[in-house]
Amino acid sequence: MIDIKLIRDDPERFKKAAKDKKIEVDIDRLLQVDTGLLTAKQRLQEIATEKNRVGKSIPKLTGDEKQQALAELAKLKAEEPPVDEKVEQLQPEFDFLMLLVAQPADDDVPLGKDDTENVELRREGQVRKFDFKPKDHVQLGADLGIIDIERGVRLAGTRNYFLKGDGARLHLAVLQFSMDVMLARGYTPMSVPLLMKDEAMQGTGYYPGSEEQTYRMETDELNLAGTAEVPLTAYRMGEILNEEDLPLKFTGLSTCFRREAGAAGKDTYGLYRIHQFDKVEQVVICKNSVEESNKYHKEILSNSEVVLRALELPYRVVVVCTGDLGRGQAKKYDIETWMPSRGNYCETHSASKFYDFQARRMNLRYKESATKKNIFCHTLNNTVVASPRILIPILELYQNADGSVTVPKVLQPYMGGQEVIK
RNA sequence: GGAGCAGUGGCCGAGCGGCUGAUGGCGACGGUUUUGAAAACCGUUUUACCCUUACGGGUAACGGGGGUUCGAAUCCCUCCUGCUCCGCCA
Repeated sequence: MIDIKLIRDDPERFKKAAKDKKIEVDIDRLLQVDTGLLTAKQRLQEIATEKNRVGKSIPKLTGDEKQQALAELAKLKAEEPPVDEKVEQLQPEFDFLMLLVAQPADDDVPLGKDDTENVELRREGQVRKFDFKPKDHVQLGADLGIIDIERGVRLAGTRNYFLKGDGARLHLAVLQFSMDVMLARGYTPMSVPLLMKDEAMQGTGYYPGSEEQTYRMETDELNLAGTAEVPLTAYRMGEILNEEDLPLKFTGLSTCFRREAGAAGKDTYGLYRIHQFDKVEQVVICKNSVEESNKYHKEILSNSEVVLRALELPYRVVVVCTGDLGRGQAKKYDIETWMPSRGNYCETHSASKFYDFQARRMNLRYKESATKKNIFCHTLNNTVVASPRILIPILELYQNADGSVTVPKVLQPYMGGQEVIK
């Protein structure tokens, strides 16, 4: 959410932000509603002031004076309904429009229409050249008996799968390893609820907008989170934190559920785009300062790079262009890891910086020691690792000519010292 | 799932129709005193929005929403949350 005062002061900035991000929002209408609402509320306030003044005198009055005061009160009361009605009509529209206003992208974010115009920052690691014909992860998974997509689909529908044996172990190993990396870096591990109320979805910015991507438990009015970002960021929703307690750094492992509506026919092959996966996520909640936000944006990006380097996977970092940014994101780095079967670097991580966009939506503040004022926090998040997507590059890049797969060195301790899957 | 009880400021806890944004205690902060600290004493201590250059003023909020009333923390309805007992089950 954006401070309405900023929108009043510079509407053009927010029209441009929406246009750059390809987001629909009627700023003119918002300001119109805002003015109407303000006028009505001021009138209501004047009436209330009068009512309070007259009402307070009632117990002291008797006879005619009292009757007169009561009559005056009745008159004031009669003025309220039309104004009230206006507020009741405009307030919901105002609230809804406010949820649609986009956070302007940072000035250094490249202008672009979609993910094809994201800008590569740098490449890390060497892309492996094979001296034999490599298999893709689906083939490897089937041949080694560690991935069973066929039965996953049979039992749960398209985009579902089973991992079994060493496949399941490798999956757990990479998650556990990533969690341990984050622990070593001072992040607090969290196990989180995944059925979230609408408020949490709205607070993090997923609602309104991503309802179609979300599995919803209609009987209970709860939503299956698509990422632990939701519970981790909303953890202290509505609270006023102590400045000394910031930054809050969380890491959480959770299953992630995504409907992938509108992606029909896209990335249907293999384990790339699936309805359910597990992910270690990182969230930082820090003070309201651009410098702090930028500092932690770099930090969460580098945390994930530590994981990828440890896994010895080649990747590149891209700056996401305006057209591919979400409503609340001021800037986003994606990490794309090399996937031989796709012949490309593909998104495995996404590091987002929100400033106070999410904090405003969920009323998450801290008390600034110096001024005693309550100030909205800044929030950021990034993937630490998402599996089984990360198993695609791991399996494909670590495969051997004989069809076996070497276990990455850092994961071997998590698999009881096992060095190879065969 | 059934029955009962309860939700007040950072915390504890009064109030049960107007003089209560709310007594008191604790905590926190500032001051006096002290070589320093403690203690004691004095003072301050919610939030949102609106008006105002400022000083300041106004409105709203006692779990959420609605109602009764000239007026509600206080009465009524409803929802939510917590606790206790019973049932059921990991």
